Amino acid sequence: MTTSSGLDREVETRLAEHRIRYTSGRQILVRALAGAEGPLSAAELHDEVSGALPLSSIYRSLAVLEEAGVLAPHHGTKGLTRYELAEWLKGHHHHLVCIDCGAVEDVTVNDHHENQVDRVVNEISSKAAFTAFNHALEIEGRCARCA
Amino acid sequence: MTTSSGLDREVETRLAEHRIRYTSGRQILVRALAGAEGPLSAAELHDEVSGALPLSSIYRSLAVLEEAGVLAPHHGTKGLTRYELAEWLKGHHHHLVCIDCGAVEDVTVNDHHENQVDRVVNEISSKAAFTAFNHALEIEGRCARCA
DNA sequence: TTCCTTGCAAACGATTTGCATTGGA
DNA sequence: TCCAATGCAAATCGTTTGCAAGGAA
Repeated sequence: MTTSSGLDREVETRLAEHRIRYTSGRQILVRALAGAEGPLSAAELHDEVSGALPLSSIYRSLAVLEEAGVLAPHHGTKGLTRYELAEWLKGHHHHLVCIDCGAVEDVTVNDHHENQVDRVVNEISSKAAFTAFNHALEIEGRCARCA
Repeated sequence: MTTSSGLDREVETRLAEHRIRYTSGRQILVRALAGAEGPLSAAELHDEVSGALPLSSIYRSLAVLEEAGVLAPHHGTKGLTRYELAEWLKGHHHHLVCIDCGAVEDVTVNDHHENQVDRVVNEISSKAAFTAFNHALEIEGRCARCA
């Protein structure tokens, strides 16, 4: 296989550690997600790649990539699960979730504000019998298109 | 109908404004959710009330109660939608989401920390073409039972 | 009486899986 | 060669809906 970008190389390495092949179908999905504004569902990816991959293969690849820690799932409206690159690949961020169309947009905040969020998360998890691995501020509202 | 608690009275009033009846089935659901640690799915509620209500009625009541602003949905693992009392009934809070079993536990933080979160939310929504209505800090990790 | 609500069963849509085939190391 | 990966079709599972019966105002 020919790695064509730093992203591909990172993903390939991670998958190799799990003895999983970075096939062309999986590359297509990873690249589609790398170019997206936010998480995409299997159906949205199917459209995005113009049906180049059958839905069942998309579902299987998404599951494998999630298992390997390459993708992270986001559960949204109407029982749709959308996927995005894991944070070690795309950086820590938060979500703007449209209550009308369900679209999710990624946002980042400056370090100062992120530190404040971290402090709140630490306080919460230290008080609860709960081991925190990650967090995201989910902001619900109406996106520009649905306004 | 005999209102048996302040909660029932508040819900009944709200539903009356929408010309919706606060039937016994709906009372059962609202009370079950009032006594829960976090959001519950239709199936979980079905179990919780020992099948006293058929699933289809539970789904219909949940939809009606959400429409009336009595319940708020939470989208979780495996495409399950869980419901909880809306924030005007139970107060603002955040979520601890178990990545293993999918259970969601509610948590609250003190005013100081909540203000910090608010500031971050305001900064984000002011910079994005997005009208924020609500937010929740979703903390992913492993709950005590799954640890 | 008049609507709202309920229950059952059938329909739906997102996701999963069995199985035979293909393809990469 | 050998096993992972794929594609198709059928199966699953959460959820929704049509329709006739029940219940409250």
